[in-house]
Amino acid sequence: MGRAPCCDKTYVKKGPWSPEEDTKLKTYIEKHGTGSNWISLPQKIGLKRCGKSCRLRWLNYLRPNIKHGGFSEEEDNVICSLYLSIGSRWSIIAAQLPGRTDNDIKNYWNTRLRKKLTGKQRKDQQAQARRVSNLKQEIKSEPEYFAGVITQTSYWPSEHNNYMHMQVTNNHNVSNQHYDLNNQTSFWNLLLNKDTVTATFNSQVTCDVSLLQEQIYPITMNMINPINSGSGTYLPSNIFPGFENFPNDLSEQVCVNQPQQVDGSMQGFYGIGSLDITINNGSTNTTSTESTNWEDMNSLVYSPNLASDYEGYPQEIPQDITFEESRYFGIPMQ
DNA sequence: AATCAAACCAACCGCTATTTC
DNA sequence: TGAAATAGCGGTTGGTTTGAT
Repeated sequence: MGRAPCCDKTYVKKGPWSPEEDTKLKTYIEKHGTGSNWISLPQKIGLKRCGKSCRLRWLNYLRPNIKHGGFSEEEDNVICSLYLSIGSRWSIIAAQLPGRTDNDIKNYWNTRLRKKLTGKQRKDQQAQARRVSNLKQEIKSEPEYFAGVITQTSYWPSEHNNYMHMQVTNNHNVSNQHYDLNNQTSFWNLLLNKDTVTATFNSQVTCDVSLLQEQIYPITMNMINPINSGSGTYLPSNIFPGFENFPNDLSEQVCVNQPQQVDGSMQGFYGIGSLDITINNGSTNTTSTESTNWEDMNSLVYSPNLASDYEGYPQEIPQDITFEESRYFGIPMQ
């Protein structure tokens, strides 16, 4: 048997409140207070309303200092950041915005703010896709112009070609470096090569790898939990969980700074801070900076596999691990 | 001007938490 | 101590308004 209803639904009025009802309720509460009993209140003032309905009307509409509509930019920011950190806890969010009710904020979020943000994200992604497409087209149509000093591979990653070739400028010395993105250790080395300040893809598309390193390195370090057992120290079999599509994703990210939604734990890799891409197009340089957008923040907040909650399958650490590798893996050398 | 769809928002519903007896 | 009453919360509904065709 369920709970008894708070009032007899047959005799209560439903639907919008009339000005007369509002006046009755407001006048009574301002004079006597609610008496901490909403259920008996409508009877006292002769309203054919459910006590719950009276409470809601008072809290959301009639009580003093209630603001309606006209949310400021600052309020938008508060709502967004709190939603990202605590989710749809509307009453808590409302507590941070004097004069706003949870209902109002909930409606505002569901009808406008969410669309505003996702619309902006969609626009950003479309613009980014256009830039990628244009650049690819440009490379296709003028291959000789884009032909650079490094010629081993195509410029854009494919299923069969997940290498990153870089021309690295370091203290005026130019060297070519090659990273196999299918190989986790190789990728790891890319992240850890602190000498690599800028990398040039085919001498035309330059990106600041140091930013990538700064942003990804601390996260990946947290994700790797060497397992100590009686028989030795083990690494999870996959140091980058959910890594299956990563080489392609990363290459795209590095080349064009395209924040992407990928499965599970890889979400945390994208859109952290900003990454500058400089496209040197003959006489002009075009630099674009992408900052963290809302969806990326969201994926960061809820990223399920960051750090401690990742459980991988153990894999024995190779015996011939170098000192540098051991440092990267956080394993003390015997 | 009429129609339709989308957007908006007040109010409702059902559930859980807290208080009271 | 436990059941009932009440408060509070978040999701959903449905009526109204607005904008596009």
